[in-house]
Amino acid sequence: MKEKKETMNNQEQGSNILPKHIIEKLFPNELPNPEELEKRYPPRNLPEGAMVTRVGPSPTGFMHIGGVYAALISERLAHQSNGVFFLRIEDTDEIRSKPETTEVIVKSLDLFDIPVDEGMELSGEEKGKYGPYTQSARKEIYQSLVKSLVEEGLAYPCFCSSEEIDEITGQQTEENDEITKRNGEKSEKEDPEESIRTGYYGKWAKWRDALPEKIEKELEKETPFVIRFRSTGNFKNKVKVRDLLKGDLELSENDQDRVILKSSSGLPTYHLAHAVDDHYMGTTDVLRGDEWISSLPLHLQLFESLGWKPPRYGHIAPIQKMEGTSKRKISKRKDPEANAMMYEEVGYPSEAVVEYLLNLANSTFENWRKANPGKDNREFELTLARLANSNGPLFDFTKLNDVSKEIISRMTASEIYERGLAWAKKGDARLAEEMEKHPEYAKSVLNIEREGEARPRKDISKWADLAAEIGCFFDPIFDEKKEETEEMLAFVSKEDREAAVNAFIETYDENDTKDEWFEKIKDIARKLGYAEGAKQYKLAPEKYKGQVGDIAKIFRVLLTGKTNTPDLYSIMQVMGKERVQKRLTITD
RNA sequence: GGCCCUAUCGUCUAACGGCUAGGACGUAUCCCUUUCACGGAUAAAAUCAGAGUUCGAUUCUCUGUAGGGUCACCA
Repeated sequence: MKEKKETMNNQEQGSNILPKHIIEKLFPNELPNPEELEKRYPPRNLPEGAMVTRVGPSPTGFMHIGGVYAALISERLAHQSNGVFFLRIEDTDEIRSKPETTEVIVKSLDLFDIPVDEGMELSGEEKGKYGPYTQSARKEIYQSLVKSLVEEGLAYPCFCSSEEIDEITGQQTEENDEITKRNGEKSEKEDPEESIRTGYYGKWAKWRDALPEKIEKELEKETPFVIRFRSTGNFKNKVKVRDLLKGDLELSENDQDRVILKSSSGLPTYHLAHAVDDHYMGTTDVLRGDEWISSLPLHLQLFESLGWKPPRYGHIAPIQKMEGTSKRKISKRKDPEANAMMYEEVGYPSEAVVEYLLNLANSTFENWRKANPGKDNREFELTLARLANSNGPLFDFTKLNDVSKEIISRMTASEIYERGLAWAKKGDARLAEEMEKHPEYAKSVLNIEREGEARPRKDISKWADLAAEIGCFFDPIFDEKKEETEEMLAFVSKEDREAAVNAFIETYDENDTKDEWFEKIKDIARKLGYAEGAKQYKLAPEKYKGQVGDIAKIFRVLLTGKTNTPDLYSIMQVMGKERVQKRLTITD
């Protein structure tokens, strides 16, 4: 609490200070003193330029994808600079917080591979020297600082009930309506009257200058009270702040006497908790959603009143989505994609989501990725300068799918098997069962046109796609949808179809090379009056019933129940002769 | 409504005040091909509007317009 600025003259300040016995009644519990706290949380010993960043989600059910985005950015910036990234659970809202959902937050960070240096771990234990990292466990710390603010006349108790606050707001609105009306009647030459803002400030702040006796009376009645910050700001004055992302900002000073300590729980509001925690925890850079910009003046005031140097701030534009014709922030209540865990549920590999988010943060990421296909995305250097250009991007699933396809296409068949199976166990029990029963077969299926291929297939964007891609290889799943094949085969006559199948079965040899195999197909095509290539057919379509592709399609549909599949030859190789024969003949 | 932020193809974005405004996703067409993908090629597609500064403005300034944020004992 050194270097406090003397913003008021002595006389004024004198009248603001409450008698000691009242302050003791306000804070009856024993509290640590600020000097002790400074010693308990010494400055961090870090190299020059190291950033200490944090993420502070509240445990209210699930982790928001925007929270993951901010966490990812914060974590990368900290670790790129040899700094520290920590997790703080912001559970000061006793009504909405559900302590058990802290686990969801920890799991979400873990899922997206965002390592936390300090704070809650998967085990449920906290690590780090600047804890506790859960705000509800730091109650005394906040109270201690609020108490010292009161001692210095920088904060005061307020006994207004919420009804009284509503009343004040109502009155302000009413008066303001009248002003608007009067202004409307004025000619253009006359100066309009100033409008009245709602809120607890200036003359509306009932308890700001209450006499000690009055306060004592309420205390005797045990009326619930909050502690409010005594703002010395003037709304007409501007504060200049340099934001890491938005650049120079000019904001009106805060003149509201905001609540810093709540009545029922004795816990602080976000504003106070932010200042206290980020001071003691040594945060150097606060990266948070840009919805906080408007409370920045308050936060700066708080830091000043506490005699502390504020951190640097970077306000991140939120990820948005389109609703009808308007953009809006992705909402926890309305949008399933807000839930960070949803991406795992539908089977996006977590690194796909991470890379998608990295690309939103720094659009140069995709160029880097293209130039460094195999590298770990941690080697990409995230910059604030690039992030500053991002302005509330719309979440684009199509793009996410593309990023994800690319990533999955680089995986080995075994990796896809392992991860796909892990997903299927929760998301597609039938597929999981088959995959587990036939692991080697499943892997060979997944390996079609994959490993060793210069350009592996890119047909899986999420594990939920797996069923459609490989389900048909497993007999029980295939058998279920066999009826649909008739329709797909309508393009060819029954006679040709039977002739083709019979001819094929007669000559099929598993040991044929692809060329040999294809020669036989062409042969069948020719004998049935089909062109042996698409080109010949195109040149003189009237001479043929169709082309070799049509013959292949017969087999394709009979074997897989689908018209679009990977290479037919490979499919047959993987399925094995017995299964091929069975599926081709059994149709009648 | 007050205050604040923002504005380039449908989407994400690139462009010391200076080449024909570039790339990616998506879309369309073509090539490759036993289907579908993959890959390759091509195309359509944008500087919100109006003033000003300037030899020259997507870039700087102003005004308007539009979108977003915020105005809690929620974070």
